[in-house]
Amino acid sequence: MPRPSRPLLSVDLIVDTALRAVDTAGDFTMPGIAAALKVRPSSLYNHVGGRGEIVELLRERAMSAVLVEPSAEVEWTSTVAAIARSYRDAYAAHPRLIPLLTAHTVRSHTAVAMYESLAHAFRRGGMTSQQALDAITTLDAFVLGSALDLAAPQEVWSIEATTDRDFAEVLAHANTPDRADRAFDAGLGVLIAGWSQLAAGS
Amino acid sequence: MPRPSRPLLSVDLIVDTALRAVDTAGDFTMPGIAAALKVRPSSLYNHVGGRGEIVELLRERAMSAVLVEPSAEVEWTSTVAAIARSYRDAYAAHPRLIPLLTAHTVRSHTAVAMYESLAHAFRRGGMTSQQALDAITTLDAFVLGSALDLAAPQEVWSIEATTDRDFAEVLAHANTPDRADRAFDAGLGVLIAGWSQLAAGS
DNA sequence: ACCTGAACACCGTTCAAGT
DNA sequence: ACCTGAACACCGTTCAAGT
Repeated sequence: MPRPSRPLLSVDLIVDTALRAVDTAGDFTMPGIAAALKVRPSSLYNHVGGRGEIVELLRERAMSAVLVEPSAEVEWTSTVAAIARSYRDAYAAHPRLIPLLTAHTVRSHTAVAMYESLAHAFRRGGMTSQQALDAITTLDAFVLGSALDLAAPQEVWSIEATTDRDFAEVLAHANTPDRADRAFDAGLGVLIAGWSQLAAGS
Repeated sequence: MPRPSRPLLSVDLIVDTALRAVDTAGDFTMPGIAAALKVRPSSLYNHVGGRGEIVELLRERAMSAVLVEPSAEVEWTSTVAAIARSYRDAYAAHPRLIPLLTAHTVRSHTAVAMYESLAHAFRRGGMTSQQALDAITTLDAFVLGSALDLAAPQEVWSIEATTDRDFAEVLAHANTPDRADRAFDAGLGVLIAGWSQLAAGS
């Protein structure tokens, strides 16, 4: 049955299906998407350029959840914190997607808007433009690294792995379900404290 | 010519070849390694369990370059900074390897030694064991995220991408060759300043 | 113990053929 | 415009056969 009166596929449908596969299985394949949509693999190429394009669409899909409010009213550190959390939550919603995205850099409209907003906040805090660039880069690395942590298996560290007393005591805190969330909040707090100090002292 | 008197292959040889392929092409394949070693793909399976095992061996190879000196003499912040730089440099030596490693977590001997050393340093600085865990997790995320930045293409940001004046000014600093290095040093400095404050205030 | 050769299931992608 | 079916080059892996 070639060419039905109403199209069976759409870009959104394909991306939906790919994202569902990534969330449940950690990866997606063209035949897999086709099967889920009851279609032949070659049909997909009428709507997307190929596997790489689907990955980019998945990246945009994830990034589109980032909220970038240009609230100039509040303290600049609050703006930075809010963006960082939203950015991180967008990734956290699809942890298994992240390893697929690490080959390329972010380039979406949302990403640009986010960086602009961060630039404003850091400049408002008194940073030089060089310092603001470094801060944005650091925040980006921290968020991406933290998100990758979410994709890691549950029990990251077993206490038996070490004979070191200090480290064993540290590890006692490591296997709680909110480990990654706690660590992210703590790390963000440290960064913002450091940036405040930097901005104030320059 | 089956079974030569002296083996043609070894685990080290296979890992060497895989790493060279990753460094030059960004990825490796079993047939590719086999061809480079003038051997049939199936021969590789006499020495390694499969592709996944080679990835793990590559991870160990990269991590083994991390220097973890247990210098209890110097300031704890110096210890942390030294480990972080060494950890990051180990990744930076093979930037294209990093995307291949992000699917799993670190689990090598060197990694454990490194985490132990960090645990000591943070505890020595006066952190609680919970704070030390959070600090280690943050450092890990920051280093991994920064390393991924190295794998990104050269011109990450073009100024034409934005109409925002603040962001454009910030981007003016973005396309220097040492961008990633500068940003890493700056970020590490901010983290250590924040941790010092945290440790002192508790 | 270690390499070969044939085989398998799977992948991404192309393209002529159909309506 | 959009789906099918056949085809291609490629991948990772297994395994009996050889020495």
